[in-house]
Amino acid sequence: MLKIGEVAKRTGVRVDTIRYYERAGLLPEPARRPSGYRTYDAEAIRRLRFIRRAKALGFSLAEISELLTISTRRDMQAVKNAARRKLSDLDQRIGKLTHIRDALGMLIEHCPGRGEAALCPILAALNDGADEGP
Amino acid sequence: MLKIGEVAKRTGVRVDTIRYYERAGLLPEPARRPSGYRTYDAEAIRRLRFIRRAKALGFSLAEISELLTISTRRDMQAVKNAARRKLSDLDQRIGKLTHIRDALGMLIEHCPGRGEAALCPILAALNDGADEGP
DNA sequence: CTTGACTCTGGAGTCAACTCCAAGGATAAG
DNA sequence: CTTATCCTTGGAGTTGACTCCAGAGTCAAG
Repeated sequence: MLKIGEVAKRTGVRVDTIRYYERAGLLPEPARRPSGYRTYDAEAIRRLRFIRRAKALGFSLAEISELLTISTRRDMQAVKNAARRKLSDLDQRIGKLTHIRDALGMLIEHCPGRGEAALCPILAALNDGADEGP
Repeated sequence: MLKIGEVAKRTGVRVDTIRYYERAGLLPEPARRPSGYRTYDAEAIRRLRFIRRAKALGFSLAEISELLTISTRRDMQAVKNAARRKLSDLDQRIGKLTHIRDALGMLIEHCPGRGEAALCPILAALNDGADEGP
């Protein structure tokens, strides 16, 4: 049985963050020593690593909470669906960023980087560019 | 000379947001009517549109503030450099998201979506996957 | 003149995901 | 035993970019 600091070291999740996850309902209330110190078992470590990896895959804490629930229900269909939703979410964000990136890249390519402000396509786009809305 | 609500309509920026930009230093203090109402001229409209477009290109308000300053200094080199920095910033974010996307895509591809939890590569990755750190 | 829509202010609330704090008690190493 | 390090709590602060509020004053149309 480990103290919170040791758990933090082993999982790479800070002490404060572990307590925060507990408050947020991502971790169950841990056992306590007579002194009040939290003690964690191997399952808690596993759960924290699960959270860390899911975060690395772009899931939010709310989504991770859901993932934890359905994974203990062993509902494979639901797990896969959640993953698919996240994938399309990622695709959308990437698409949007790429769109922006390309627009900006084009402007930079055509900017001489010196001389008259009027000749700078970057400023031109910002000042008179077309966009949606009024 | 326009009241703030009319400016909001013409620029697609909400009234509250316009006042917020003023507090944030992105817009100069506007002239006032005797009643205290803010009044805006064409320049203010231009500036708000500039802000909107820069936001659409992925600039933060802090960066936009900088852009506004250097663009009135007509320092083309600085404008281009800011744009370049933002481009590489965008490239990094896109690269990172794409990496995550591909990892998740791979897991989904190999997930049967039914049957034993042990056979689900998504859960496997979350429970035992390799990653950086402890 | 009345009514409804607009505007003013200062400040608080929102979101996510932490991060930090102070004051006090517990524990381990030497 | 002493000291250094750890742990506890409730709560507040952070970031960025808004968004909303109440209560009071202003304006335009009819």
